[in-house]
Amino acid sequence: MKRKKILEAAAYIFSKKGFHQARMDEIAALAEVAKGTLYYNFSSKSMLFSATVTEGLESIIEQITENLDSDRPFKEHFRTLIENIIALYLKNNRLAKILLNELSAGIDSKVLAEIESVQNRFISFIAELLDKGQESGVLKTMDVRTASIAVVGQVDSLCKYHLRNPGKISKDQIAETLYNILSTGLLK
Amino acid sequence: MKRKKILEAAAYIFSKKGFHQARMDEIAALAEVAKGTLYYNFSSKSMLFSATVTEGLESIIEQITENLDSDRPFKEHFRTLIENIIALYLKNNRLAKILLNELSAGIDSKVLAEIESVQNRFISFIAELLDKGQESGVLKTMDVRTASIAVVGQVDSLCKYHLRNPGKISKDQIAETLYNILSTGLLK
Amino acid sequence: MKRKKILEAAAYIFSKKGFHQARMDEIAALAEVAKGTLYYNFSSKSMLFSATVTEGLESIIEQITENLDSDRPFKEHFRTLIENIIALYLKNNRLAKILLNELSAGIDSKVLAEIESVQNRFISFIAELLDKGQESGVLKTMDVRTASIAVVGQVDSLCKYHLRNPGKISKDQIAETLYNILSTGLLK
Amino acid sequence: MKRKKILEAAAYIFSKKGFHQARMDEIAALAEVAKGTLYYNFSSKSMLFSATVTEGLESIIEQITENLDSDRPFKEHFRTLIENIIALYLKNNRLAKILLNELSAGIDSKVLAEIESVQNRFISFIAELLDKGQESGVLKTMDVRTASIAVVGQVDSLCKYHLRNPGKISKDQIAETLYNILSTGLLK
DNA sequence: GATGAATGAGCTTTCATTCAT
DNA sequence: GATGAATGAAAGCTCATTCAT
Repeated sequence: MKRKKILEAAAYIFSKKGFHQARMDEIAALAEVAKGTLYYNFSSKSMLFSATVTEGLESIIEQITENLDSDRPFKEHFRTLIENIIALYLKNNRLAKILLNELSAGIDSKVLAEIESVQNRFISFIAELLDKGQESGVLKTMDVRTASIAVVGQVDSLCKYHLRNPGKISKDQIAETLYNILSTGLLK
Repeated sequence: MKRKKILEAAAYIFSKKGFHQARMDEIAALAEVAKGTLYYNFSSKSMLFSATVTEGLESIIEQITENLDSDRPFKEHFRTLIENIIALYLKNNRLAKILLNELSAGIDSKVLAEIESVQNRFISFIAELLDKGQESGVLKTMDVRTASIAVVGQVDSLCKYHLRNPGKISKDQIAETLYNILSTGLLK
Repeated sequence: MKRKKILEAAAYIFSKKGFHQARMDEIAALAEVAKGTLYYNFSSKSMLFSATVTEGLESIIEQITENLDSDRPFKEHFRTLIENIIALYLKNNRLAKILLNELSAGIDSKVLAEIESVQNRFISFIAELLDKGQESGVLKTMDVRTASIAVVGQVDSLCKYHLRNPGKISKDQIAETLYNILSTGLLK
Repeated sequence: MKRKKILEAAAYIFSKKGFHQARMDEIAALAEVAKGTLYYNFSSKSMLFSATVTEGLESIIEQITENLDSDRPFKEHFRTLIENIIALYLKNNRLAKILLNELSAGIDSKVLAEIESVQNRFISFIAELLDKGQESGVLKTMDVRTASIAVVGQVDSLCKYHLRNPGKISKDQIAETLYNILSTGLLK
């Protein structure tokens, strides 16, 4: 199906270059489709972007959910959970980059609103996970939403750094640092 | 001096729109200067961007340093430190946004390298602060650099959320969450 | 076909103004085509120039060849040959001007090289004609290539002068002078 | 004197790049003078160009005249004369290039007229030399002006080729070819 | 359904020229 | 006499979008 090929190509290009730097030509070429076909399937660049991001998130959340084994005690799997998030971030880092950073001006306000809502869904997804931890009495009382934002920010900055400076921090170091901070903080 | 006016205008526009969406016309208009004057003072858009970011960071680091009272015991002022960082982030949020997010492709590789180095200076600056805490025996043993990246990521994502959704999280909530996570973590 | 219209317009403008003074706007307007269409068909001004010159030369050489009746004895048609060259130079003077004079700095070195190669093809074409005369025993022994350059130089300067100072030298005077010099020289 | 330094720099730049490609900045820098000083001494780029060309020709004609020993019989020195012209062309090739090729559109019509007049002075200068040969009975009866144009065209094209393809034709070959054609023509 | 030639508004950059000092 | 910061019109080029086929 051409639509699917286009979305795949768009995901690749948008995540590599960001919304404004991505060119429709390039997406068409990568999808092995004529430029007109892009507009036959999506009314504009903005709508293509929107579809790319929205449909991409489904798969990410799906993957994270699959990897979670909610039956075991929360505490026992806290570290595993963190590792999973990191692994999935790195695996989907292109889409993650879009979700977390591409909110610059110049996009249709409609599309911008949609992306914000997608972002919020991701934050909410993490918040739900924290909530379960809280319910099971393992996590402190806190505003899980605010905490989720902090967690996502940490994952993002550490993974970005890892991707940008290959070799300087290992995946394990990221997980270690995240686990330490998130479990017992920095203070002695 | 026109150069200064240009840099101020550039900081405003670049931070609002990002490098690629910023228009030289707009910067010139805001600086109340002819377009040619931009090029008389800076050889290209990339160089103007580079100068904006570099010179902007000086002032940020200066401001943070001024607000720190390194004489008092580290622990006592841990929360104050966090509050200061948040306040200064919010005050300089436009530049902060550039520093943390604008590393997209399509910029001169020279300029890109310079921005990465500026980013690293900021990370190092935070790392030094953490290091002092470690020396004074208040902070756990850890890789301060990796921890700094995590701290910066949290500040960034929380402040961004605060700026984007005015009213949903207060400044105090940000500080509270950050302090909690950073001091004792999420686990009970 | 728009491509053809563009090449015709380009030949006109380039020959009238030279490479650097020719404006893409002007070429587009003359070709009754949008500016973007120029770039859809030719990747840059340089490439358009290159195509104009290269494709123009084909037609010139074709025309000269058609007018030559190689069956008759060389000497008998020496003057006719000269007249033909002059007539064709004047008819195609715009392109001729480019071929002979437009090698100024500031053009892509690739394109510059191509133009030099086109020039050389023209010189070689004349050299072959002289060579036939030599083979038929009518012309002296000489380096035909060097002689061709001299011949082309004479044609160029006389025709240019004729075009610039209409009325001062007639076509016949040009042919007469050229014939005299080329056949028996200036000395008594 | 700044005026003189400017003219020297202008001669160098104009001859290297041609009128349109030469930049006032570059001339000012080479003359070690502020850009404003150019306009203090010459009212515009066109006038500077005009002055450069006009004053440059004086020196060329002077040099050629100095090297001529008009006392000896014309025929005896025909070849020497040719060699002198070639040598001086090559020595002053940058200015020669301007004189012979830089008449493209886009220059003030006033200045353009002046350059044409300078060109004509050069042609006339050669014509006078040929005239002396005619008077001394060595040269055929002909229109010396037309012949001069042909001679200048040959010198120009051969020297240009020599300068562009170093090593392909030697100075001696140029002189040899020119002498052969000009003295007895190409026909046996 | 799909194409790709064509478009034109809008971008960064250049550079001759001016003028306050 | 001399300067150089400032100008702005004009250039080459890009790219999302359209539409006839």
